[in-house]
Amino acid sequence: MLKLTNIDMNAETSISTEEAILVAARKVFESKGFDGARMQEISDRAGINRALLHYYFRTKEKMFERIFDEVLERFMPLLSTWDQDMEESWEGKLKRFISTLITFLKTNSMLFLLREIIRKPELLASRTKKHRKGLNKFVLYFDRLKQERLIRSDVDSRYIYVIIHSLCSFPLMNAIVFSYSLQISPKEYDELMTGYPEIISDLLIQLLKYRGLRKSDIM
Amino acid sequence: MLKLTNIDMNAETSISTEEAILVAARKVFESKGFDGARMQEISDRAGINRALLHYYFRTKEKMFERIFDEVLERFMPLLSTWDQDMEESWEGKLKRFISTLITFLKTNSMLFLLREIIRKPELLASRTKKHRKGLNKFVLYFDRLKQERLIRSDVDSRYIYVIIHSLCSFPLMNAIVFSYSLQISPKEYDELMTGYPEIISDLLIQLLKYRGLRKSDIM
DNA sequence: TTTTTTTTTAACAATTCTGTTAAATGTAAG
DNA sequence: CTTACATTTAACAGAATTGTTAAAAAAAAA
Repeated sequence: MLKLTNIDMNAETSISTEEAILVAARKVFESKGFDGARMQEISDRAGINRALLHYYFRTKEKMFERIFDEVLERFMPLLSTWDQDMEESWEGKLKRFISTLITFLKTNSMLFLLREIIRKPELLASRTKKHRKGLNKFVLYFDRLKQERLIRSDVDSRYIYVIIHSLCSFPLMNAIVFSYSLQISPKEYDELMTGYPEIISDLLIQLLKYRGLRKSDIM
Repeated sequence: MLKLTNIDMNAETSISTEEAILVAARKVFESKGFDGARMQEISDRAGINRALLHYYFRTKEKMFERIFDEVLERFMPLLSTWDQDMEESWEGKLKRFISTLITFLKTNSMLFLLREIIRKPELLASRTKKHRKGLNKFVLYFDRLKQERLIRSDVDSRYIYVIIHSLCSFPLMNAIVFSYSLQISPKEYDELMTGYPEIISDLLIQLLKYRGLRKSDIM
């Protein structure tokens, strides 16, 4: 299974061909989407030829689903890991959580998921069960909304989770638009975002303290 | 240019063929993306045949760019209209603004823009100039970030704009994932979201009041 | 009615892309 | 060395898709 080609002769850094393909495929699928992705581009990127793609993964479809699963499996835990590590202070927890979330979001993975689910909703349906617990965080949010039509003084800790996601995700997604249109290079953009997690954390901590929430409310 | 076909015989509601095509095209492009969209599907949806698409818009590319422009033109003003109507109370303004933004975001338009810009960044480059003012709101935000690495007490009014966008956009985008995976129908989802704008508004108003901002800070 | 414009029909060329195959070559391991 | 597996090469079939065209039909305008 190991590979010693012209691409990478160093024993330490050499990876299996399958892995090389998956890395290339993910990159291409994330930027072009399933429909825009070309098997040729993937094989080029992986440093192999097109026939070998079909040797490993019979079809484009199968290869795509493998990628989709991997991305989903990386994302879903972010919906439920909140509940662990009960001893930590909530301020510290918040910061760590935001940092993890942003690390994930820095790739195009989130957009990739959204795009492909719109294209083919069945992709999710079959993979939902095991993540129901995490998803319920968002259902709770919607249920409250429905039942009580919360007003001012009622915006409660259940929303904190959604608010955190919002504050982390949107600026990163939008950066695509703004960096392209304002000609900010990816490297430059990365610099700009260095301090962002702290800023979000601090803003939320302020907000939570102001609202007099107890530790048990948000953990 | 007017059309009286089997699709719609009522004089009042009849629209031009070109419009019918554009409506259909937008729907298809927004859900499938440029690469996934099929001319056949668009013509079916518009209630005409495929040859007529090319009669009106020579190529798929040209048709797509027309749609892209329209969506972008609907989105960009949302980045700059904030500055108008100086007499209104800022609470009222905030509410109206959020409501407008959410109305736009309820379609897949935002996701459409992100997806297509990733696919082909040049789409934006040529259309950026006239919207520079609006975009600068976000640049300001990034510049501050870069220069000062703001901490706790420094999260200031410049971020408010980004925060509003975040809170409005993300839950709507994510609803795609959650509604699909939890089998909530679009209709049902719409109900759930009824009270959301007010909730966001009130949360922000609370936050702003707490932080002792003056009207001039956020307008 | 006559003319012009819009729309349909049907067929087709050109291209692109996926998936397959067969034969050759290279590589690892017994 | 020999065998088994991994990889390349090159070619091809089949399908899907875009864009074109010519001729007929329908609708609108004159």
